[in-house]
Amino acid sequence: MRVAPGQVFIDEGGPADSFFNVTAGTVRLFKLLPDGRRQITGFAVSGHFLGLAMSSVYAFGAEAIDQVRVCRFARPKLRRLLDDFPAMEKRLLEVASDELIAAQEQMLLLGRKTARERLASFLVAPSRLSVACEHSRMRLILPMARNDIADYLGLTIETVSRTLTRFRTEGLIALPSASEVLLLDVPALRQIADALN
Amino acid sequence: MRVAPGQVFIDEGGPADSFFNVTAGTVRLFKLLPDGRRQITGFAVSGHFLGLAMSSVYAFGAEAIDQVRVCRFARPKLRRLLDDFPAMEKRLLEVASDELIAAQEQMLLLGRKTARERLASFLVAPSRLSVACEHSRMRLILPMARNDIADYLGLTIETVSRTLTRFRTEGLIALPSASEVLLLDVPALRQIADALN
DNA sequence: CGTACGGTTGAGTCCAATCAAGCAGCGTGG
DNA sequence: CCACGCTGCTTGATTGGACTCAACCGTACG
Repeated sequence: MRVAPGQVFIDEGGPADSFFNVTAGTVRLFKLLPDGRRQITGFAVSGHFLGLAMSSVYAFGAEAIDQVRVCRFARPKLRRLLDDFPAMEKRLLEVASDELIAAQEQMLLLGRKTARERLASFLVAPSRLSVACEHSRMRLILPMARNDIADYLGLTIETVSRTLTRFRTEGLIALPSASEVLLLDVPALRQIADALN
Repeated sequence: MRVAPGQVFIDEGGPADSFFNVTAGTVRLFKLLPDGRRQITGFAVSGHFLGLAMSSVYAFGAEAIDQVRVCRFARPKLRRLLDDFPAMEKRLLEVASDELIAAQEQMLLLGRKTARERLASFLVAPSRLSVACEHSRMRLILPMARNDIADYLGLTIETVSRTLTRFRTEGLIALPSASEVLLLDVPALRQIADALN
C-alpha cells in the first residue's frame, strides 16, 4: 500500500482493524488534544510495526511524512498468522518491549529535560541513522520538518530553531540546509543530552 | 519476596536477570538523570508485571512506596515458563501493548498539557481505583507522596500543591488529609483533563 | 515576478520553577 | 504529658526559560 506525503492512514480513535509494517519512507505517530495541540509519540521508518495495540481503537494517529509504503494486514489475518507462527508472537513481544523502553526514555526527556538537552538527545538518538559517519562527526538528513521536531520534543518551533542556531554558534553542529544537520562534536552533544554537565 | 517501603529492588542500568509480578502494595518506576532529576514513568500495583524488557539491563528503577510483595522469577525460569505456556506469551504481549498505550498518553501529558490539565488527568485516570464511588463523586487514597506525583507529572512539588489547593477553592475536590482526595465533580475534572474548554 | 511556505530572529509575556518561610502531623524522649 | 525535631505539605515572593506574537528571510514554484 502506498501512502502519499501528509496522508493520514491511521486515525486516533478509529476502529483498529488493521496492522501495518512500514517498508519505506517515514511516518509520524501522534496524539491530538481537542484544541489542536499535538504530541508526536514517535517516528516509524522501514521495518517498524504499527497498530500492534491489542485494543479495539487506535490509540494514536499515523501520517506519512514523505512517500511511504506499508504492508497492511487485516486483524483476523494477523491473528491467523500469529497462531501459525508462534515465533512471530515472540518477535512482537520483543518489539513492544523495545518501544516501551524508548517511550520511557521519551517520558524522561519530556518531563525533566531542558530544551537544550532535548535537542541534543534528539540529534544523537541511536535510532537516528547517520548518512555519513567519520570519527566524532556525523551527517544527518532529517525527513521531518521543524514543526514535527517541536511536537516530538514538547517544544515550539521557535525554540527548536533558536536552540539549533545556538548549537551552530557554539560550533557543535552545522546546518547546510534546513533538512540537513552536521554533528561536529558528537561526544559533546551526547554529554549535553545526558545532562552530564 | 517482601520489599520494605523505600527499598529499591530494581536498579536502572543493573543486569536484568529477574522478572517480577507485584502481588501487593505500590511500586514507583523511575528513571534518573545524573544530577538527580527524576521521572517516574509509572506506578505498579497488584497484578502488574515488571522487567519484561527483553534487554540485558533494566531500563528503569523500581522502588517500593509502601509494604510490597512481589513474585520474582529468574530469567531462565521465565523463558521455560514461556516455552511451556505459549498463552503466557500472548498475555504478556497484551500487557506490553496496554502499557505502550499508557506511555503514549503520558507523553501527550508531559509534552503538551498544562499543570492544571496534568493534575486533573492524574486524578481521573482510569487506573486510579476509587475507594468509594457515588454518582459523580469519588474518594481516592493516594499511596504516593506529593513528591512522587510531581515527578510523575513532570512538575515540582510546589506546583502540585498549589494546583490541588486551587481545585479545592474551586470546589472540584476536597482534601480531608494529605493522602486522601475527594473528587466532588468528576465530569468537570475529566473535562479539564481532556482540555475540553 | 509575485506568492506561499518553512525557517529564523527579535521583543515581550507568562506559567511554572526556584528560593524561602511557615505550618501541621507525628513519633521520640525527657 | 508536652517540648522537640523531623518530615511532608502549603503558601508567598521572585525569577527565568520557554511561549507568544510579530516581523523578516530565503527558497521553491506557479
